[in-house]
Formats: sequence, C-alpha cells, structure tokens
Amino acid sequence: MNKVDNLTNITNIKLTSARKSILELLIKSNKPLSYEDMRENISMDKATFYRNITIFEEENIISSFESNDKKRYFEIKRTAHSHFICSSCSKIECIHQDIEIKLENYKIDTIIIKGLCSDCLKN
Amino acid sequence: MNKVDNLTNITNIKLTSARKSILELLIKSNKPLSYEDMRENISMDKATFYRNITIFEEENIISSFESNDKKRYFEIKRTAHSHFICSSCSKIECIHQDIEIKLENYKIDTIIIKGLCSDCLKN
DNA sequence: TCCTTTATTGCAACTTAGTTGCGATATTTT
DNA sequence: AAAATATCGCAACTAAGTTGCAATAAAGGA
Repeated sequence: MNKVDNLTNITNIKLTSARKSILELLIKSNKPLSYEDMRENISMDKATFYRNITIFEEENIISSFESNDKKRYFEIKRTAHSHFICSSCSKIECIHQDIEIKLENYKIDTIIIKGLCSDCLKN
Repeated sequence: MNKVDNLTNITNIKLTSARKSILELLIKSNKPLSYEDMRENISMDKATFYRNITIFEEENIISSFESNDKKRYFEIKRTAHSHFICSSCSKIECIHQDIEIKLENYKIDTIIIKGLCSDCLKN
C-alpha cells in the first residue's frame, strides 16, 4: 500500500497539507471518490480541491471518470483495473478482471461497465 | 434501417413533431449525439428536449451515457454495442465487437472504453 | 359541434458540479 | 530580509440539466 510521503519521490510537485489530505483519502479508499465524498474530510475550498486534482492528473498520480450522477470520481493510479457503475443506485465498484479488447491504433486507458449491480438486480 | 413512423407501432407514446425531429436525427446519425449536437436541427426548448428524452429512455427507445465533456449522449437502441471515448479530443465511436466479461449476479448494459483514438495517438 | 379533461410545450427561474479572477498568504530564491 | 513564485480562499461565474407554471394542442365525451 502506498504512503502519501512516498509520492514526493516520484513526482515534482510540492506536497502541501491540502494536497496531502486529498491523497491520503484517496489512498485509504478502496473505490473512487467524488468531491462530495471527500469534502467533509478535507478542509479546503473547492477551488483548491479542483486545482490540485488537475495537477494530480497532469502528474499522472490520479485518474478520474464521470459517473451516472454527473459527478467526477477520482482514484489513485495503482494497478490497472476497470469500473462497474450501477445505473440504478450509482454505486461504483472496481473490477479486477482482465478484459480483452483489440483496437488497432487505439490506446485503451480504462473500461467502464454499466448495468445493474447484484443488489439492484434482486429488486 | 428503422423509420421514425414505425416507432408508433412499438410504443405507446404520442409521436408529436417535436419527438419526431429528435428521433429522426438520432436515427440518421451513426454515433451518439448530445443536446448541443442536435439543438440547431430541432426547434424546441431544451426543457421539451430533455423531457422527451426522459420519456424515450423510459420507453426503452433510446439509451444514453455521460462522456468526457460532461454532456449526455443519446442514441437509438439498435443492436447492442460498446463505445469508445477519446480522452483527448472527446470523440465518440461505436465499437461493434464482442467483449467478454463475466460478472456473476450483475446485468451488463453497456461498456465504455476510454483512451486515445488513432488520430490523437499520432500527435 | 361544443365543452371538459389531459398531454405537450415554451418560458423563465433554478440547481449544481466545476471553473476563473483576484487579492491574500505562504514558500522559495537571491 | 526583500523580491519572486506558488498556493490558497473567497466570490462570482459557467453551463448542462431540471422544475414550476401558464399557454397551447390534442383527445374524449355528450
């Protein structure tokens, strides 16, 4: 499991306390988080949050995607994996499963699967 | 290729001229369209547009997904297929290729692949 | 046909995730 | 310690999508 401080080694950005608190939350989490998910636990303006998120993405420390609920979800870049988004309850799950897709001359970064999760399928 | 008028047979909604113009555009297109893509060619308020879009989705005539640019894209439900979204130029392409994913107790509706398209990969 | 009921529409005001300008504060450089 | 630079908070803004409401259109019945 990565530690926040180790990130200073692999990047050239300053690790302010604001940035540290964002990264700590993302590292602890086992699923992608939105700004709303994190706002209570990070004491900073949303402008600061999004500006730092932009920097993290430029530095390839995090990745993001848009979900069903029109929000962006962020996560630390670790091992590559896919995401499942439930169209009913909007829950997001990480899918660690190899998916084979051949697309000539395309670079695939991430795969998002949408549908109904097991909970919603029951009802 | 479906014709708009045929849709009266398979659904129980009234086919007003507003609805007709939305469906005609979607049927003609070979890729998903956003409201912005369509606004010039449909003469209706955006409230009317989105209300009809909601009805179409309830009636299972169209499907939609959110793209990189924070907009929703709509398309007529025909044969199932996946979508590729370029994270650089935001271009959307339909991928007609069988993708095998096994998820027990999950219902998979659609798969979105994100990455770099061939055009953006060159630069 | 006229009257009543119901569905659809346009307008304007609103909601909300995310962005931007700018001045204030903190950090680094000299 | 002063000057240059990076980061921050605040407030105002942007834009996709939503909602309330009144106006119009369409459907159904007597």
